[in-house]
Amino acid sequence: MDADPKPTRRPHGPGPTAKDVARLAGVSQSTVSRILNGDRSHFFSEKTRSRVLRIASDLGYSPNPIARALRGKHLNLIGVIVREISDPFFAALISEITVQARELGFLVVLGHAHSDPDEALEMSSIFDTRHTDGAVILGDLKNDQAAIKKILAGKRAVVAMCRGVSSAEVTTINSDNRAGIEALLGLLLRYGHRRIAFIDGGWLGDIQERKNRFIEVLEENGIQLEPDWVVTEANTAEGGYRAAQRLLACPSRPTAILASDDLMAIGALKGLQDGGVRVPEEVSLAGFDGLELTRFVSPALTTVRQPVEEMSRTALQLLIDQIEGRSTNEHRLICLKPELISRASTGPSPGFLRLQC
Amino acid sequence: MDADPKPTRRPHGPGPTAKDVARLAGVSQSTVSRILNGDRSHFFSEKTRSRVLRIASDLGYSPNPIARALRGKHLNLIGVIVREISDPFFAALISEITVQARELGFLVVLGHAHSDPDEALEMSSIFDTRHTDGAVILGDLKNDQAAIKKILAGKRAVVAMCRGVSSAEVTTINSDNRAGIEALLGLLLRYGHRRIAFIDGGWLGDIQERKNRFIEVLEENGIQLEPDWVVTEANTAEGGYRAAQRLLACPSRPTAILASDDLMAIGALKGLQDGGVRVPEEVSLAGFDGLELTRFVSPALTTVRQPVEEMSRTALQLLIDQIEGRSTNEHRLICLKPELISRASTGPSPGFLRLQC
DNA sequence: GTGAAAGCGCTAACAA
DNA sequence: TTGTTAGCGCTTTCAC
Repeated sequence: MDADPKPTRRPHGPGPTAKDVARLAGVSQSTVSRILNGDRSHFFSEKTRSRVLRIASDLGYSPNPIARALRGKHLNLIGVIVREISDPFFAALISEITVQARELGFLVVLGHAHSDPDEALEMSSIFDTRHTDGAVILGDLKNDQAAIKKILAGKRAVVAMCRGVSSAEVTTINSDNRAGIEALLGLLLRYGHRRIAFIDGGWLGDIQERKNRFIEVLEENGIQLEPDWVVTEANTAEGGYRAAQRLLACPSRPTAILASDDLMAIGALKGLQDGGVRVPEEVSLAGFDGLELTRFVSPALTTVRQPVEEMSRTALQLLIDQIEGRSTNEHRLICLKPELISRASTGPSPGFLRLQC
Repeated sequence: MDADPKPTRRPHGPGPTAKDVARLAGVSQSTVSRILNGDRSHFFSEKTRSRVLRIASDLGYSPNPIARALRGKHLNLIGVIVREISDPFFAALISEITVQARELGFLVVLGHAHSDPDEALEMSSIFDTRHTDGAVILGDLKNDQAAIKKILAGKRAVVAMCRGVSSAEVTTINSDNRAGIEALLGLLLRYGHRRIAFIDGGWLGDIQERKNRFIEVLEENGIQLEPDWVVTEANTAEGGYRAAQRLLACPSRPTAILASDDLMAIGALKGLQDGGVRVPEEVSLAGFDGLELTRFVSPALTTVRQPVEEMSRTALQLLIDQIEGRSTNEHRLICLKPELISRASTGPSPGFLRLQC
């Protein structure tokens, strides 16, 4: 028991309560509550109304959200379990979600899963039923269906984001990873590339989705997949760097590299440059996500921008629908179109211009 | 009034309550509470104890944190108001704080201030006294002493981080910005640079601190400050880019540029390169913060690494001390030593090697 | 138009 | 060793 040294009369600080307002205004607590909540089913004399309002504001009174939540109202707290906050894409997404949530009157509780399903699970149990009104799962948890199921169990409202299509258990908002890859590969193909490598961050759902679509599109274009040219490393700049090194060590090199995300692409760019390879003259390189940062490496990275604002808006909308009991029970899978951003890191395949002339 | 369609018996979902456990175990609610809380001042027969424990676990019971908080216990919630989550340095810091807080049994509520003191203020009033046990203010709020004062008012426990020394109102944990600048400038001076520019992100406290120390150190070394070479832009990569452009437009150019943070340095690097300037052969460039990313631009950036783990640990320690009433009332100002990381973006000043030979 | 009172789920002082 | 009871601050039925 962590007994406080001085057990204050008011456990939660010196804030005025509805009772204080009531006493000073010479009305009952219920009147205060009703007036401050703008209860439309009751009417009050303008006199009481304004007095209560004035006294409340003089006192700096605001209802204790905890008591309110206990009473059955929403806490207006959304829990966001994020796979990895240090990933700039997630940072941007969180940023957007936080802002939008606040506009909708919700506070965001952030939980950092560190890519670890156990940690996410633990986090989730803290965010448990009664602590938050709903949860957003950002990124996936090693795609462990069991973990997801446990997390879902007992939650009133959940949406997931950026997990690929694999998760049918829960309403999910993704960017359209397949379309993104198609756009990127389309660009590379138009530049005459046929020897295209893919570097990816491993088990993550959306990453897998991108990789799968990459392989499909190559096939659809009658391009033989070179197994050595699909390399998996951690989805970090460091991972991208190592992936590039591995590609450079191949006996036969690709003329273009598609990275499963921008961070890896940034690392790969460095890896290529350290290996003495000129981008895009010798090797074209593209990423995925649309990080601001991709504009500031040299050469600027071609990428695909995930529609972060729209994704956030949709996710919150759907989540709040659930929280407020307005949603149907079916799990929806929403894919929002990303936008191709073609920049200096991609160019014609080395033999391509010659052929054209 | 947002009346729920079906006013369920249990406002907060189907979770079992202490009452349920008590009924099933045939004991009173207080017994349940005491046993589950490991109350040492009461003793129970092993029989009751184990039965209560078993039933509780069978039911999957866990105490409703909201009710508990209402009763006066801590909510174990820490509010973090962060100036800008999209800043990778803050992302890293938040990441660290979140992890450490969780280890200490605290959940983190994140509030995004978007560099705007008003927004921070609003955020803070949501994180109000009774909603969180304490708050961490990450980065500063336009150094608006009035805003800070308002935010502080009514908060039980607050620490601030990364605000420079300017804020005496509150216990603050910084990296030692002065020492960092000294290390960086020391390096540049040893490389023979005398024509050194500073680009900075404006009004932020820690940025100001770095800038001021920069100016002082130049003076201490008998170097005349060139006013054109101190340029202020937004503290983003974009801002750094523009700052570099402005420097390149100067009639007389510096041989080294110190950026107030890594993000600006990354932007500046791009700006220099776009301007046809070779780094570090023509101009040396260094940043501040120690972002992972600085390893992956070309050339890798010289920087100073803020001791993120230690800063987080200290801040949480001090905050929790306050929360648990263990702290003295004085406001402390703690500066933790950063670490110089010398990399390829800094080199000898253009004339320097010749002179040496 | 307004008030009294019950109760959300929990803890702790007081009783037994 | 265990139970009874009184709130924490709020909302909401029911009564006037």
